[in-house]
Amino acid sequence: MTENTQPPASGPHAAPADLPTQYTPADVEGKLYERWVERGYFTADAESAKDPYTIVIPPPNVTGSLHLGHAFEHTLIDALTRRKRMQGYETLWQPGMDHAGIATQNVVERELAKEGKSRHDLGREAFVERVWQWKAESGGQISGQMRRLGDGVDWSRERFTMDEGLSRAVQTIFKRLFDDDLIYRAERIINWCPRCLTAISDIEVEYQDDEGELVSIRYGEGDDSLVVATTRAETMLGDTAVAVHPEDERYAHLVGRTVRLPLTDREIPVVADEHVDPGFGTGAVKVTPAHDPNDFEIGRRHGLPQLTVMDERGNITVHGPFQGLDRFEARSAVVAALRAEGRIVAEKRPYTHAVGHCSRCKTTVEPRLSMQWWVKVDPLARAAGDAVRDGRVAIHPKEMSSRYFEWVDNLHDWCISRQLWWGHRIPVWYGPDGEVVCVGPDEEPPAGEGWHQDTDVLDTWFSSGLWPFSTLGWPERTESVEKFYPNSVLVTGYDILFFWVARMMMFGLYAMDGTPPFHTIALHGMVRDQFGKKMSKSFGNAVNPLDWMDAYGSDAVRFTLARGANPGVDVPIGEDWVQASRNFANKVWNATRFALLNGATVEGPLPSPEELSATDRWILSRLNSVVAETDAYYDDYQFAKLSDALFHFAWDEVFDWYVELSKTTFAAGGRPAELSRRVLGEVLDVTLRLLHPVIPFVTEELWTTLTGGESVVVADWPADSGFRDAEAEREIEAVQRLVTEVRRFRADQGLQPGQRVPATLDLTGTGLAAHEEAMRALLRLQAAGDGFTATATLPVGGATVALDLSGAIDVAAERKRLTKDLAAAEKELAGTNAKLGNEAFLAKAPDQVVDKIRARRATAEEDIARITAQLARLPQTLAGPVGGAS
RNA sequence: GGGUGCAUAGCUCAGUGGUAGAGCGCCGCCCUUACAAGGCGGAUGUCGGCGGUUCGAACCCGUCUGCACCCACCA
Repeated sequence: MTENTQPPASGPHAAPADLPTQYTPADVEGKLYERWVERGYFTADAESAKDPYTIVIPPPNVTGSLHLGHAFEHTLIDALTRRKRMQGYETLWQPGMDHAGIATQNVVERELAKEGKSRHDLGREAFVERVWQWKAESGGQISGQMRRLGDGVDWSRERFTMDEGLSRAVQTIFKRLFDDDLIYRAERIINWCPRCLTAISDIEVEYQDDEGELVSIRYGEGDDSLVVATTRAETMLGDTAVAVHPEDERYAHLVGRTVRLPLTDREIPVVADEHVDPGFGTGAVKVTPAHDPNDFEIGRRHGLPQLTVMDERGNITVHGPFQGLDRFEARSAVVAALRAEGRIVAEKRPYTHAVGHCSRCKTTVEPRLSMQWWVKVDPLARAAGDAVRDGRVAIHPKEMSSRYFEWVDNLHDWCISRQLWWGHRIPVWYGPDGEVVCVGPDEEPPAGEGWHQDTDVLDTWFSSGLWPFSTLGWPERTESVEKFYPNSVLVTGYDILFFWVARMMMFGLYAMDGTPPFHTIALHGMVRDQFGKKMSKSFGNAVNPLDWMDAYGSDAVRFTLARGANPGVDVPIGEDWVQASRNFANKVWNATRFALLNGATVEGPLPSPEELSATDRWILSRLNSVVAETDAYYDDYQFAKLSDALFHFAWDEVFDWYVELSKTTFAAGGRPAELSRRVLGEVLDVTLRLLHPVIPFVTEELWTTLTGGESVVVADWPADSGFRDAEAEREIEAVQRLVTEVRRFRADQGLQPGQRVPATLDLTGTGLAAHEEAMRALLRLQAAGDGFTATATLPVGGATVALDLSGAIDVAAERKRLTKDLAAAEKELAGTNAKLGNEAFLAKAPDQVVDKIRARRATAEEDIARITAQLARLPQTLAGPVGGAS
């Protein structure tokens, strides 16, 4: 007998008895992963004749480590690619990382700050060198986590968005866009982060409701005054006009004249502009062209001066009492000064309004007039929208398409320059006489006195937008580009639909002659805690996936994540659920252990159905159904459904019913046992292969042991043989119903599960005679007795199976239960009768439905007859209870 | 301000017109020789409220309430 103390099995064809009774993930995971990598299973060959299947990793930030959300995403991608690999595709699961410009720079700057230094102390070159150093130190963390998770990526192709090849891609696309007039430089209002000291794009701004103070200020004097309202009083220092609506009669007399701007000696014009809503507030708006995007536009329309009153850190620069104050200090100071002058007409506090914050550091964004580089997105975004509209790219789940369209159809030009040091430097050189030259990747930058390169770098998403092809070697026409572009599917979270997905669409279509970067966008949700709350470090509910992998194994973590993955929907996950998955992995382990102990085999051809028992035919029929079902779910990215289907098939049908029913066969030996051993081997072989993409480790360990095969990683994906046996399925369902019914009866009677009960089992006419031995074993029935007979009507040939459980009857309990069942059956009969008596129903309901109702009525009638008969017999069998009944 | 989605068992969620489901949790009995990380049995829901369509509604329509998320230049 095997004891828990046995060492774990290793390698193919381990003696079955060597398998310990519990699965220990740590014993196999690392070993197996290294074996897979060494054997090159994950290496994608661009010269292969096989059809390609490609998924690129959504590149994690090089600064970070993987959180549960990554583990989730990787599980899905890994499952998809593992299945395709088994299906015979040349599969590329492309790994890599993103340089994450602003995020990484911030991290390294924080490191420097600990040493009391700023990046300026190092200078640009040394700072960038320092970031590379940081990357070298922390980048390995992510790949380590990916290995633990089992990600079947092609490590030989690992890329980083700052790699030389990828820099060439960036320069190439920049040059093309520049030459096509799709990149331009312009001075505009941009979102400026006064802490990061860089421009950020619209989507890097997060709006939150902040409490502010809305003050109303009187500009001008007497009859010629008007009142404007603002939450940013300090910007009034930069006002260069007041705007009113052209048809607003209240202010008609002022348009074209000027009013004096309080706290200054400036007179500013009153202009009429359609943008102003006369119904809002006083209908008069202060105009600060250099510090507000709307005002900027108004200023442009009216030729107003743009007066910048703040520096890059948000400090007031205009001479006077406010000079040097930061914007928030200035705000109070300005209000105080205005109040002193009697200019404050009204205050509303608190006043809640949406305020933009830097998505990286949460600092309040300051709109700022600034010279930046822009991508003219109009033609690109239209193409990106059309590719989805005309079906060349499918978004899954399709409800998410509306979000995508909402964005690509209303896109503003994209500000791509960042005042950072870490990133792809803008490949533009400026000459001494104002020349502007965009330098392509193979071109020499202009040399000579007075030439210098633009100091800005590109938005991170500029390079990650090229990821589906830059990783393959583009702009060279490499074999990999030919083979693996377009990618097959993009698997990513809905949260970066705009940041990343839309950019890849725009760049892919533009760079690759109208070929979209992927055929399908499969969007998943966000991982949440067990109560559906967002995971965050500050809230304290964030989980390090490594902790759970250590405790329960990678398979358990993966299975839990896959099981929660309904398309586009957030995934709650708790430790309890990981335990449940661990239990499942252990169950798979033990079921295989049972099979090996009983000589299950995959040798030789599968016996033909004519030779097989109904039990064997049933499980093979079910197996093939599940293969088909799994395929359908995979093709629809229904990870939760496929995991659940496999879970229930494996545990309930194979590991419980089939294994239990087989025990009798194995015990009896002979030809039937031989056949069943082959069937059990087949069922486990296929089930392990079906499970492998989701739980790769335990399935590999077991499959190689069971089959002696090289590796399930490169085994064939199961195919539906088409074998179905409805008759056998009905027969086994009947057995299950009977067994369940009698078990329930036993439990109700207080009989202990292990207690052998004298009983007769009359299966005459049921067609279930072949299962008598198995049922006796499952039901712990002994030789015949006499006395009370409990019966259950089976849907097989309408015959009755009679069970004799003499001496084991608690009459009161049984009467109570039978009475309850009778009431239920009578209710069912009444319900079905009502329905079948309803002419409208009969006229309109489909035949299938009517037949179903008829069948239900028939069953109810049979139940009533049976229960009535049982109740009638009950009082005569007043034998005392035996075994635990009270 | 606009948009989208969600409200189903104690918790987290499946279920797109025909007898209400899963996992976890809960109750009871069992170490039945693959597995106690297990086995068997059981309880639990006016499917958010109100109307409507339909022979029939968790599901379709309207409406109300409560959440969530996304987008947005009303000072």
